[in-house]
Amino acid sequence: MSKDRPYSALVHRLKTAGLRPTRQRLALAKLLFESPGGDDRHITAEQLHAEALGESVRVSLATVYNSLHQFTEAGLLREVVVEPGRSYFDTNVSDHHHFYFEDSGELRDIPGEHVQMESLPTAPEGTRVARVDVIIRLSGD
Amino acid sequence: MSKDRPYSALVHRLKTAGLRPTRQRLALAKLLFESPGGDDRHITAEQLHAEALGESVRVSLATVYNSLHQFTEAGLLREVVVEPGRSYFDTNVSDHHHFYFEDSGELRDIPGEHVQMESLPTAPEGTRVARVDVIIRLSGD
DNA sequence: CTACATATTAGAATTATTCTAACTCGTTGA
DNA sequence: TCAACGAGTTAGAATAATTCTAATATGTAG
Repeated sequence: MSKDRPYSALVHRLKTAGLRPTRQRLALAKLLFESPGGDDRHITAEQLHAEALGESVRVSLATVYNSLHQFTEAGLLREVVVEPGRSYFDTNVSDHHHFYFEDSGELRDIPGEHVQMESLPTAPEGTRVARVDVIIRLSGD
Repeated sequence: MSKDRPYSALVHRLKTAGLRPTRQRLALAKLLFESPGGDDRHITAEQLHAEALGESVRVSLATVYNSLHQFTEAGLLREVVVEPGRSYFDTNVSDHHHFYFEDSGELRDIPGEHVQMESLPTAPEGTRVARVDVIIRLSGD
């Protein structure tokens, strides 16, 4: 009979992904997935690091980068590159696309299934489709 | 009666775009648009700079960046961001999308009209669609 | 509880890009 | 043709995001 310890769901999630549930990874996972709006967050490494420090979680920027990449490899996050030198991590890993507000730098999920590919071209010989990124770039009126 | 000077088409192209046809801009434009495959090149700033030096065109990296951005603003080029810190400039500015080979870093146009949006969501209040980027990311089999 | 593989860290290094301030060039009008 | 001025170019420094390094700390299997 297991007690309902705090973090237990996250511990399981990390273990399942093959990642040791360390203090830092747990804290970051908590910030990423259990904040309000945690199923649809778009955050940069710097932002997450600042957020962690704000919550008095001691974690280095290098670890934030490491964790974000590990989470991404494990399928817990999805990386979205919008500008050279600006990449977001999205907690929503389901099949969906994005609005990018060029003026503010905000990235937002496109709700529902509003954008669909009519037909995907076949992947060239010897390759497979790893991911399809659709970004609709918006600018001021 | 105008002679058929070399560069005259490029000179006109730059002037029309509101850019003074300087030696450097002309040389870069020539490399970009008049190389074999010039209507479908994908090149980074560093690559173009190296190419210029290889052809004994003296031009600084700063000017390459400046020119690429000016050409992009003028609609002569289109920028495609594939990875944080890796952005390509595409000489094909028509409406089309891309394959990105994650293993080799190559970017390639998707031929024909194989990918189409079924329906574009309406742009949020106060914004307009500046561009739609579709990147199909491929990895080894 | 120990051993050891794995994770974390500070700080340096790297990479792509932008900035700065001095110098040079292209163009216009006399 | 040429002077003058605004636009363009440049080397090198500065910045920003990210990755690397090598030393230290931690999680966990046994």
